[in-house]
Amino acid sequence: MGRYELTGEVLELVAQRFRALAEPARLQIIDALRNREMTVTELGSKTGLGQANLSKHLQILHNLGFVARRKTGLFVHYSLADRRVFQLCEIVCDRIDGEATSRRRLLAP
Amino acid sequence: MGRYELTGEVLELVAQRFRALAEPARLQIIDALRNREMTVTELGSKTGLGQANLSKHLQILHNLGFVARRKTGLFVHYSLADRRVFQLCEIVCDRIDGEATSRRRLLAP
DNA sequence: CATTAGCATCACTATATAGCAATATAGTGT
DNA sequence: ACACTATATTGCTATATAGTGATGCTAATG
Repeated sequence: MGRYELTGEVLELVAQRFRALAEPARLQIIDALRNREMTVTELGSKTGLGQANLSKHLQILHNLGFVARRKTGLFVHYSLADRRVFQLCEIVCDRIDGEATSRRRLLAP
Repeated sequence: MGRYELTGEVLELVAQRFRALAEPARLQIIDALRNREMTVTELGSKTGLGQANLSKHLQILHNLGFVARRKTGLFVHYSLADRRVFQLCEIVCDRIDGEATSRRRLLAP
């Protein structure tokens, strides 16, 4: 949008990216990778997600370029490939924050 | 994220917002409202969405505070309630653009 | 009051996907 | 070659939701 044209194909691509972030489990993974890369096992114990489930989420995030993988021996280390996700989350959190604030104003003006 | 804590509840709220944008039809609606408010019928002919379907999408966008409604007689006019959506879309489009560019570089270095 | 127009809602079907258990694959050490 | 470990993949079930047609609701009009 803005300088971009929103043809049907682009709409689908954009929606796909948002869909990747539309899942608490994946947001949790992204947050876990905020400060350092982690192996799948580490992510598992940090997020509490099952191994197969976690692996699928990581595939999705990887296919869309949100995370990068680095394999060393048996381990696969995942890291953030694009820190702009945090910009996205910030904007959304600001919105939620703002809504909560104005709701509070309604209740206790 | 960032200055926000990502408890389970917040994760769900954030994911909910992204989910609202994870649908081409709703992105199309938001894009249609970029320059001016529109009635449901106008949105229908602009987007090609069925009336019932369109109405449901508008409820979702309205419940989450993305659009505002204004009723005059028989008509309900919808407008954007928060133009920060475009910031979100811009960031995502930039990402897609960047991926396309680097893919091209790989094929024809 | 009856009719019509614009929108919302309901009931339903079809599709997508999160989560889980089981199995497969690949690297490591014995 | 064998056993073990870390991930990936597959097959499945359960749930969510996009789309559609029918129906409901409300406001304008005759």
